[in-house]
Amino acid sequence: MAKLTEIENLADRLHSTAIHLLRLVRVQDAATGIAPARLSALSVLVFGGPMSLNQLAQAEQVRPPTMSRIVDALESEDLVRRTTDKRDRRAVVIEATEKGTAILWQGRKRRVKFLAKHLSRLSEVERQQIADAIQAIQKAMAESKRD
Amino acid sequence: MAKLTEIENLADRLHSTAIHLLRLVRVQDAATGIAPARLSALSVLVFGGPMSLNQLAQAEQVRPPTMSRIVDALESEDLVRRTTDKRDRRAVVIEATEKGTAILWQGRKRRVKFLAKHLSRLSEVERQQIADAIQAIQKAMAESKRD
DNA sequence: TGATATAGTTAGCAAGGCTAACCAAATATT
DNA sequence: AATATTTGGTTAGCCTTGCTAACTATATCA
Repeated sequence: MAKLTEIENLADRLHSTAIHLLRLVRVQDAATGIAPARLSALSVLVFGGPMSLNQLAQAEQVRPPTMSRIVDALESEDLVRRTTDKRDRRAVVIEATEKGTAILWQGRKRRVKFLAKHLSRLSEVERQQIADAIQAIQKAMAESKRD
Repeated sequence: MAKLTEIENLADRLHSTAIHLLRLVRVQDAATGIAPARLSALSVLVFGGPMSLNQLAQAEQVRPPTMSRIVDALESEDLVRRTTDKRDRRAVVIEATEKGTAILWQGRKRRVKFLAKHLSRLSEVERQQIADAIQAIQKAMAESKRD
């Protein structure tokens, strides 16, 4: 057994907790009827507004061919719309449709309510601990660009 | 825009933070050369000890056929070993090989060190906030079985 | 003994990741 | 102006990982 420092131990528990949290919540997203990668891309479009395929691929940390296919699927279900950019006719502008926006909000609401139900069992103090930790974690991750 | 309560807002930020954290760390795991589902299953075997295929599938929240194939892949790379259970000859016992154990530890070490490097930039107080939050989150999730 | 339940595997499908190779439009070079 | 290069996106084809349905082999129960 390798010995871990205090901080490494914290890192390990943090990682494991994040995995379990997402695993728990993922079930809710399945109820939207939209596969995870598609749901996630749609979410970027709804909250980030219309954008090009490359931008969307970058936002999702995925290669363009992968995103192209995801957009194909979303488009065929009428959840997003592709139009060619007027200023650069190579580029496409992808935007969420009304239907896509509505479905995404429903799903998000379900997921958030589910998680909130769990959090509501905690004390005010515990929730504050989580809020503080979120701040700290984001701060720690923000400095990752330099590595 | 739908209005969110305080707690729903916290839930939303927690979810988003977990996603970003795992996305950041995932890159490290790729360096092991083992695909994610395989790495995760191997991890269960290394830390949980030998177990049956059904147990392993349950631990990973995956159906038996899915796990059967993952074990095939791990076995063909000599990372795990399948033996038939003496007491129940239908069942198999799956265990990590020496090689599998070693590789897993290397990868875990890399991942944990990477995360720890980020956490080390925080103050002692901030790390304590994270530690407290982990406790609280696990408590909140533990009560999920009843739903 | 015969019926049923359980452990795992095989087959075949869909989603989502990748690289390589390509087309078309825009931009740069000469 | 003509040509070369770069850029945005798609297509083709591969791998991994999820699923269900259908199967085999062993255990268990009536």
